[in-house]
Amino acid sequence: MAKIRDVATLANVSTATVSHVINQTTYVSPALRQRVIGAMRELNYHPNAVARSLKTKQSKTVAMVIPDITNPFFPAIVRGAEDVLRHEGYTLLLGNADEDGKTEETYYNTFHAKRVDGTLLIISPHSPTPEYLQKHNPDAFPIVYVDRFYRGLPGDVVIADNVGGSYQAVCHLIENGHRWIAIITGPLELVNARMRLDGYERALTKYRIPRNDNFVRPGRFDARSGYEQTLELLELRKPPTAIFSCNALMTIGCLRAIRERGLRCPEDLALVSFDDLEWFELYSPSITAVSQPAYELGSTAAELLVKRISGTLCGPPCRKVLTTRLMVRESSGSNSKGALRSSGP
Amino acid sequence: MAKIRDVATLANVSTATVSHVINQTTYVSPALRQRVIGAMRELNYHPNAVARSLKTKQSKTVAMVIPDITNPFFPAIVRGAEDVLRHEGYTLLLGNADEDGKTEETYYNTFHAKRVDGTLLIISPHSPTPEYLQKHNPDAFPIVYVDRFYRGLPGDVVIADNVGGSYQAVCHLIENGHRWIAIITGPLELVNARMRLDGYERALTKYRIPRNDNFVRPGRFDARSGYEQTLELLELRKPPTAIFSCNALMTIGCLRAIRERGLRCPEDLALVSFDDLEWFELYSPSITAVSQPAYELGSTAAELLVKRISGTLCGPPCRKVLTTRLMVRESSGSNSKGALRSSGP
DNA sequence: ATGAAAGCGCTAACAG
DNA sequence: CTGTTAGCGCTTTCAT
Repeated sequence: MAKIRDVATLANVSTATVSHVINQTTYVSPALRQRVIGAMRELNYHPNAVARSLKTKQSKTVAMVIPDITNPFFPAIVRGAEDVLRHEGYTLLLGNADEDGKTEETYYNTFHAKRVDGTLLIISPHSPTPEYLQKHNPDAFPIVYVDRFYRGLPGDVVIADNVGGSYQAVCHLIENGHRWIAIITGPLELVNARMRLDGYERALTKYRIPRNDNFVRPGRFDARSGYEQTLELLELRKPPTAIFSCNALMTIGCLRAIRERGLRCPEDLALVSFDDLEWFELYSPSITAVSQPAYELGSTAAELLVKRISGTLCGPPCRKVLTTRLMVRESSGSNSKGALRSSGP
Repeated sequence: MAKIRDVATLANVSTATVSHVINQTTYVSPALRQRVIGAMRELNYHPNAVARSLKTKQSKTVAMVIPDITNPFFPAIVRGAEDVLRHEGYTLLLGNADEDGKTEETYYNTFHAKRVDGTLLIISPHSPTPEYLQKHNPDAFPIVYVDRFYRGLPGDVVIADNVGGSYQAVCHLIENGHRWIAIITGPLELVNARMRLDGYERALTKYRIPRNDNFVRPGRFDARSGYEQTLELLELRKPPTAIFSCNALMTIGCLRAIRERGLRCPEDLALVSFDDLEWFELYSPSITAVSQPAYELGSTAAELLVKRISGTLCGPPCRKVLTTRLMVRESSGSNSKGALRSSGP
C-alpha cells in the first residue's frame, strides 16, 4: 500500500509538500500540486488515518454505546446521531451493551483505548458509576448521555420530557373516565424510568386518585416483562381498567397478553404506551402513545458532542429536554384523535 | 495521559519489558511483572490502541455498512455480527448508507483509510461496482456481503434462501386457492430482490398460472412504495386476490392501504410478506410471512470474515445460503397454521 | 530474561 | 513556498 513517502518520491517533492496538498494547510504552487495529485492517483494513494491519528491525537471517531439495537427505539436515535456525525466528518464506533452495565464498561474501555474523540452513551442498568468514570477518565474526553442517565454523571444529557409525557398520558386516561390505572414501569435504577413513574403519580395526585401499590408493576423494558405484568394485573381481584406501559417493547407484551386473554381493547382494558412505533397507528385498535423525538434526541446529542470536542462549547454540563407528543388513538378509548405536545416538567 | 515510557520509568524497566507484560509475548520474571503492573495501575495507564495499530498494521476493527438502520430487518443482522465480533476481540465501525450507493462508497473509503481489518457489507442500490472495488482495494482486505449482493462482487456472501422462501410463499397462496397473485418487488438492481421475483415466477410456472405483467409491481423496499403499489393494484379492472410483498417495510405500506380502503384481509385480499416482524403475529389478522434468520445471517457473516482476516480460511469466495421459514398465519387465508422450512433453491 | 533502538506513516515546527 | 526533521506511542528484532 502506497505511503506518503512514495508519493513524494514519485512527484519529486518532500513529504511535507504532499501533506500540505492533502490537508490544504499551506499554499502550494499549482505546478507542484498537480504533480502531487497525479502521483497520488497513479499510486492509488489513500492516507493512513491511523498514522494521522497518532500524530494529531484525534481520531475523528465518536463512540456510541446503546443497550440494544434490537429495541426499535434506539435505531432512530443512532440514525439521528450518525447523520450529524457524518456531516461533521466523524465516523461512528458502535457498541451494543445488551442492557448490561458490565458489557457497557468493556466497550467504554475499548473505546477509550482507541482514543475516540467523544462518546454518546445510552446507559444500561448497572452502568459504570460516576466514580468509575471519574477514575478511568480523568482527562475527561467528552461524553453526552442520551435518553437515560443518572444523577452525578459527568456529562451533558439529552432526554425527552419523560415526566411531562407520562403525566399527559395518564391525565388523558383519567379524563376518559379511568380511575383504575396501572403502570408497568421500566427498571427503576434508570432515572428516565423513574421519571415516567413520577409523571404517572403526579397525574393521579392532580385528580386526587389514591395510589394503589398493586397497580405499580416493575417491568424491565422488554416484551416479556410487559406480558407477564399484564397477566398478573389481570389476575387481580379488582383489575385495572387501563394500563400505562412505559415503553414500546413492554407494550408489545401487553398486547400479546390482551390478545391471549381474548380481551377487547379499549372496552375491557384501555392502553397507552410510552414510545410510539410506526405500526401502532395501523394496529386494531390503533395504539395511543407518547411519541418521543428519537431522531432529534440523537442529532441533538451529536451536535452537542461535536461542540464539546471542538471546544466551541465549554462550561459545566448542560441538560436538554425535548418535548414529547401524545398521539391520541383508539386504544385509550378516546373519541377525539390528535396529537398533544408535552408542556415541560 | 500516561504512556508506556512513563510506566517503564516508574517501574525502572525498559519499554520493551512493559510491552511484554502487556501482551504476554515473552516470559517476564514475576518480580518485574509485579513492578510493571503496579506502575500501570498507579499511573492509570491504558495502552494507546492507535499507536499499536500503526505498528502492528491491524486495527482489531471491522466495518459494517448497512442501508438503513431504521429498517427493522437490519438491526438483528448487526446484532448477530456484533456479538461474534466482540467475542473475537473486534469492535464495529458502523455506517448507514441511506439506501444510497454514493454514501456507501464514502463510507467504504473512510473505512479503508482507517485501515479496518475487514468489512461486512449490506449493499444499497447503485453500490460501488466490482470494478470500483477492484481498483480501490487492490490489496483486497476481506469483504463479506450480507443479505444483498450482485454478481462479480469480490468476496464471500451470506444470504437467506430468497428464491426458495418466495417460491414457498407463493405456492402456499396458490394452494389456498389463489390464482390472481400480485407481487410487489424490491429494486431489481439487487440480486436478492430479483431472486424473490424468481421464486414467485417459479411457483406460477409450477402451477401453470400465466404471468400477468400488471401484477408485477416495482417497489423500493420502503413503506411508501408498498402503499402506492397496493393502491394501484386495487384500482385494476381485475385486481388480484392476493399480494406477495417482498419485504416488511412494503408490507406495512400494504397494510395501510388495505386499512384505508376498508378491505378485509384475507377475505378481500390475502397477503404474504417476505421478512417477518415480531408484531406480525399480533396483528389482526396475523400476517403470514417468510422469516429470515437475520441474527444468523449476521453472525455467520462475521465468523466468515474473522476467518478470512486470520487467514484460517483461504481460497476462492464462498457463498452461504441460510434457509428461511414460512410462518403460516391468518393473512394468507389458510386454515392450518405452522412453520415450514425452505428446501433450498 | 531484559534492554536499546529502529521504525510504523503521518504532521508540523522550523529553516531556508 | 518548499524541504528537513523530530516525534506521536507502541512493537519487535537483535544484542547482551
